[in-house]
Amino acid sequence: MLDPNLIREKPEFVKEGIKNKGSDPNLVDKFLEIDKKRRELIKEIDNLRHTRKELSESIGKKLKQGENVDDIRAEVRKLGDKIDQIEKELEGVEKTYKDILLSIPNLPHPSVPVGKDETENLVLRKEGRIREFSFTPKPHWEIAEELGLIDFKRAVKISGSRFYVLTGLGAKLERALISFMIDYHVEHHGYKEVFPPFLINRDSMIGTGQLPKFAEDMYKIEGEELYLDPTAEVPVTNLHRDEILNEEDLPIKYVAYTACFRKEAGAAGKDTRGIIRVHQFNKVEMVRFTKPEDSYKNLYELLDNAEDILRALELPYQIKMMCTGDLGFTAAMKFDPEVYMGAQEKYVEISSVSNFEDFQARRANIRYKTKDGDLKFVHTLNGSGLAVGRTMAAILENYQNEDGSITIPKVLQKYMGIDKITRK
RNA sequence: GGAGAGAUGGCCGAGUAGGCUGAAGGCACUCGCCUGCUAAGCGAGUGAGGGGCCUAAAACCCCUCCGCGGGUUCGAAUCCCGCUCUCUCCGCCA
Repeated sequence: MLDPNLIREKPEFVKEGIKNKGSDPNLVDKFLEIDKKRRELIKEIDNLRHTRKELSESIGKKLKQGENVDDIRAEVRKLGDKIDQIEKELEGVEKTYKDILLSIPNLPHPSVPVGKDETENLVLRKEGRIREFSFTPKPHWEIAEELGLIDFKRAVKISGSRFYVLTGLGAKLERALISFMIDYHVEHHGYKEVFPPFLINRDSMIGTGQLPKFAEDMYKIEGEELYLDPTAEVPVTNLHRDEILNEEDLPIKYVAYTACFRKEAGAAGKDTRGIIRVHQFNKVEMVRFTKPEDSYKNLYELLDNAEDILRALELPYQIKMMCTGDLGFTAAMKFDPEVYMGAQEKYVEISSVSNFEDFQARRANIRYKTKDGDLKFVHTLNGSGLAVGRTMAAILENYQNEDGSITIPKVLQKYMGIDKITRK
């Protein structure tokens, strides 16, 4: 949610930002119109209420003195009817006002390159060494089946397409990755570990911006106002919804593992093989609450934290900076680390690191008290560290050997208890 | 799932025969005073949201808020109805 005052005072500036994001700048005009109406009605109601209050009180006094109050009573009653009528009108206006405000995207940071879609994102840098194979490397889904790590067929039986079953050392590798990532962020980067619920209510979904606009992307529990967690960003950011934090506690840093559930509507035919695009996957997510003036410093730290995992696993990757058109609804700036898939010879998004500034904080009403006693909205940020399934896919493709075995990355060996996965 | 109790400000906690109660008291916090230091003590202050005024901020004025939503009434923290959540007991259960 944007600051309503900003829209009132700098409508052209806001329109420009919205346009660069690929949204309709007309929303600003619609907002200004309803905003004006809203304030007119509020003013009118406040005045009427004020009169009613005074008359009501005078009735009390007159009654005590034994005076007749029938006339005033009738008058106030009429006043009340009028207030009811305007209140009803205001109710409708407020709803529209809120709807528009919630559907306006966050503005891009001025330094974000303007671009229409993902084709105009910038590759900032490439890191790590891409391995040269002396044989033809196999895609991860082939290796996984050959080594008995993933069962695609049976997943279809129990759930459907875009699901997979991890088996044996595949399941263990997934668990090892989750533990390794969380431990690393806790021990080296100072995050506090959180294990939140996976079923999330509507207010929380609105707080982080998934609702009302993106309902079709999420799974909803039938007959209840509960949604399946699409990313730990939602439960973890909402940890502090409607709270006032202390300035000295900022920045607050959480790391959480959750399963993530997504409908992947509109992705038909995309990434149909393997475990790149599925309805359920595991992810370790980092979330930060910061003071406004520190949020960009925190964004770069967050990016570095995500990269640390890639470096520790010795996986080659590149960092993309998203252009305005690919920032998404909520972000002001966003970087996507992409891991290199050795067999498919392409980079695949494995993390996403964003600064939402005060956009989510306004929606979720997350504030902090400054030393001077002022209340201000915090800035919220998050970044995957990392998407677990895609990390496994990258390990399978980049660490495969000619005999069909997989070397376990050094940092995972103590979690796996072995240094290699071989064919039986 | 069944029975009962409750939901008030940052926290604790008063307040129901409806009328200056945004709300006593305490704690915490801030400022000042006092005091070898600390503790104690003394004095003052401290909710949020919205609207108006205004170039802007402060001040000031007004409205709303005692879990949420509705009703009764000239007037509701106080009365009535629905919902949500919390706690206790019972049942069930990983």
